[in-house]
Amino acid sequence: MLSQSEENYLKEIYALEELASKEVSTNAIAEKMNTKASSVTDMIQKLSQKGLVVYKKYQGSKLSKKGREQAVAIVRKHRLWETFLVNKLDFLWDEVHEIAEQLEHVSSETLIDRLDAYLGHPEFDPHGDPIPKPNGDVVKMQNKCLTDMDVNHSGVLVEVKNSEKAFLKYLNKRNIAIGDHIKVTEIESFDNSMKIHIKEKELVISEEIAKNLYLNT
Amino acid sequence: MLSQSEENYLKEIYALEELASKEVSTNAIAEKMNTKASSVTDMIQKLSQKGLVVYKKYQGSKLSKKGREQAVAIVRKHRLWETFLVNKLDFLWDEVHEIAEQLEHVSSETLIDRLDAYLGHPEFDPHGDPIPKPNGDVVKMQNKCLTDMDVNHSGVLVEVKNSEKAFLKYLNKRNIAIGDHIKVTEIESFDNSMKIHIKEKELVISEEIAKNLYLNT
DNA sequence: ATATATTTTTAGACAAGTCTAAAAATATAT
DNA sequence: ATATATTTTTAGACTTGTCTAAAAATATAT
Ligand SMILES: [Mn+2]
Ligand SMILES: [Mn+2]
Ligand SMILES: [Mn+2]
Ligand SMILES: [Mn+2]
Repeated sequence: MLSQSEENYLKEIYALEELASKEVSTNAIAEKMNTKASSVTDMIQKLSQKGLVVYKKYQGSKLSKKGREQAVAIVRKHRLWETFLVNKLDFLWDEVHEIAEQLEHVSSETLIDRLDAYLGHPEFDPHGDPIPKPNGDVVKMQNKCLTDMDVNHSGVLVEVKNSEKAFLKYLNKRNIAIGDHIKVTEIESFDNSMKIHIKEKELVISEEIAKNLYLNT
Repeated sequence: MLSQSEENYLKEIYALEELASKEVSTNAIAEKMNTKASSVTDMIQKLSQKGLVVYKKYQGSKLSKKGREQAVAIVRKHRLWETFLVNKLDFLWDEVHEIAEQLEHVSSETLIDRLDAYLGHPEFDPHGDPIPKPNGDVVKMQNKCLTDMDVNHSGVLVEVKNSEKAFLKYLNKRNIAIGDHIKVTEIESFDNSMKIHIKEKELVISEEIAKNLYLNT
């Protein structure tokens, strides 16, 4: 039985590993979890003790097989609950993260399997992230980041790498949503901002925004 | 913001008050919560400090207005989640208590209001217990306990006062369920066991069982 | 190669929630 | 009314998860 805190650590380490695919630094974890590095060291040592994390002093940490399994299970729960909130309870995609942050810790295999069935075994959550299968398989997304695209190339927005409320609200305001067809029409080399064609309109977005948008091209 | 533990204490004190309608003893709380009396004293003092419980040393505790409001809100969440699990996810009534015990601590007003609407504003949970309204109103049940009924009297089973798995499983096995029409056909004065007519059959139940069954007569 | 800056770990403290053992208050029985 | 039993509280300890401040290791720059 893992504590809520342990679960949150595993989940964030998993997320960081997905990004960088190498050992994650103590500071990186601390930043993600809004704690101090010293707290992270304490927790990492405990998780290492429990065989969930592979840790060598000063060398960063990575999940063990067991730790990764646990992490994926939590991610599965998180994304299924988000899907439930949006598909069944009519929440907007920018309103569900914090609630799912709590729901993901409810422990009951049966519950999550039933929820999965009730939702019709969805493949992606409201932010376009793949929902892990019960056996731990996760569809490997290899979508193209908007910043890596050239002028006149286009694709469908399938994934949003930032689930912060402020960011999602920005997208809502600009009327940018998962499923939209986006075409790059201009790139400003000075600040890497870009002009895109979306829903019959032209929009200018900063590099900071583009970094978080992934397209299926 | 209340901790999970504080919420559980408030809820159990509320339940005990409903039964006895007077101050609840430290030992009674300890028994219900599966803790030691000393732990209860510690927590009671904290809750009293926070103005949620009215406490005088050695004289037992009762909920303050504020404490009762909190308790009812938690009960509302518990019973709505139980209803969701049974009505939407096809759980049996004896499988939902432990899961609701966790879900009740998820904090989001919006979530619970949406869930309520999604379920069609149910009045009773799967065990026949009334679901408190958002404003804190709770339908006062005054059903008759089976042990208070005379031979040849009958009614509809509307409430079950014990949510332990073992007890509910017993009822499942005997095919006794909320909504069943029950008639007392014989009372054995020696041990207060009774013979009842239910679903075209005769059944003998002990006083211990009868104590937990409430009928609308 | 050395000095400086950055990252990470350790040491020591604290709050929450629990426990055991002992003391204090209250209830019960003779 | 006193002795005995029961209930409740206190004292002190332990675990979990966090923090600050200081020490140790590693990285970077000259
Ligand atoms: Mn979480
Ligand atoms: Mn998501
Ligand atoms: Mn609970
Ligand atoms: Mn119930």
